[in-house]
Amino acid sequence: MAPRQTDRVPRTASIVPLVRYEIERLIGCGELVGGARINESALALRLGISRGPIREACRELANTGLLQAELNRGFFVHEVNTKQALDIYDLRASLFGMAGKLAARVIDARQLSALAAQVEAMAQAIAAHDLATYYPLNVAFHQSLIEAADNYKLAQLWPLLEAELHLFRRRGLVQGGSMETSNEEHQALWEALRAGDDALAGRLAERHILAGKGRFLRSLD
Amino acid sequence: MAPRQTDRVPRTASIVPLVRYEIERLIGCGELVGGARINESALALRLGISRGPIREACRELANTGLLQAELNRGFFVHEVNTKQALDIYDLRASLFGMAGKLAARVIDARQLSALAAQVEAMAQAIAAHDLATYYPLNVAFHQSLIEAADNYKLAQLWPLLEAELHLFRRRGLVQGGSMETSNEEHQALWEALRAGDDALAGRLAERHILAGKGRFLRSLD
DNA sequence: CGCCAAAAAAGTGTTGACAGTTACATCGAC
DNA sequence: GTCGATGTAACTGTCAACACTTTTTTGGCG
Repeated sequence: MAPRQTDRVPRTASIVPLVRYEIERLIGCGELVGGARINESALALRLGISRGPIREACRELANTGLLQAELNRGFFVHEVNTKQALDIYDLRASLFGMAGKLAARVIDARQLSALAAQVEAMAQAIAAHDLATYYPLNVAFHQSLIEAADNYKLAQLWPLLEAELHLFRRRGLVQGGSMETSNEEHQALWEALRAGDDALAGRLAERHILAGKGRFLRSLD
Repeated sequence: MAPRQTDRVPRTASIVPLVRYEIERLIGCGELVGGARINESALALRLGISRGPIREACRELANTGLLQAELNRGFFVHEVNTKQALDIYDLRASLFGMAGKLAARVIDARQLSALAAQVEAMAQAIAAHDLATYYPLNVAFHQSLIEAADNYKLAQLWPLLEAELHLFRRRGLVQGGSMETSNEEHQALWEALRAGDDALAGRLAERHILAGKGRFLRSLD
């Protein structure tokens, strides 16, 4: 069961990113839930490595907000409460609005058609009621717009916010009914981008996330 | 010269944050400049500790953007080029605008008077042409407004952006002449906050940072 | 049976050492 | 003198072990 790597490969890659990815996966798939402690020794044994790289990976994850460090007690999966989730929504709204505004000024034809393809793919997923396909497409669309804004720090922070919010969302926050509305917003945003209307694109992008926040709020009841 | 700590204290604190702070200090005071490599062994010897905690601190700093990791070559002080500095200014403008908007809705009397005191202290520093006093007050004022916005993630990210921008600013970017203008903007922002005018406060806050970006741009010539 | 103290177990924080890689210096050929 | 190869030193990536702390278990007492 434990995939030990006994063979010592020449050092072409560090194992720290692998550990980091593994912990993110464990959180993503629900094997590690909010509040759970990371057992360094057990994880090291399971991955067939020592504790050093695990601790380094945990430090990174603690810094991004996925884990929290407690002295002499180790690293715990960060529990995101409702207030914090709403905080992150607000932040994402502000950043996505900024991305929309900036992207409208500098986006090129290739990026525009890539976005259009993603909107179209989402429309097909909606028609097929295929949420499993829709969800990653939705994430990718947002990511593409962020990258189109050509702000390195924004592109660096966005995925971290997504990951932390993911800790809360866990399951089924994207209701079936909201997908159509959401993709209509994508379409409108795309048209503002194509028109180069930065003020409109910024407004639409921000509202799009705030609409998501609204859906999130209603889903809490 | 090297402040070795030979006495073994009971474990009431981890040394990782201390190392992190030390590296930040070395960068801040210019002993480590952009592009420089962190010599783990030398730093360990100098601080009287082993390399483990140093590596963990570096991982954190790499994640915040102050350092960059290169396989088999270690950690390097991130060199922030002009484009990236401008990116960070844009991001700060967006976030500070958001902070102004949110703070105007929820700020209380105590926080308002604290901000007023900071504006007043800055005015005195300006009158005395005391840049060494003005600069930290300015940073603290921004920090206070961020905290008044009551968004935990925003409060978490803001100092990281400040630190990374600091890598570029290094010395003397706040020209003497701009302090008055800047503090007038603080004053106007404060009045919008007191009036509870969230839209105005948001606009003024964003413009304040963008004005800083403008001064930064002009100082490059 | 419940409760508290002491002992044992589990787990983190840190260290020093080893293996592999990169950077530097030395030496010879042209 | 310059260029390239070779050997050496310096340094990173990882590991295994130790010291200390926290948690759990055990055992005794009321």
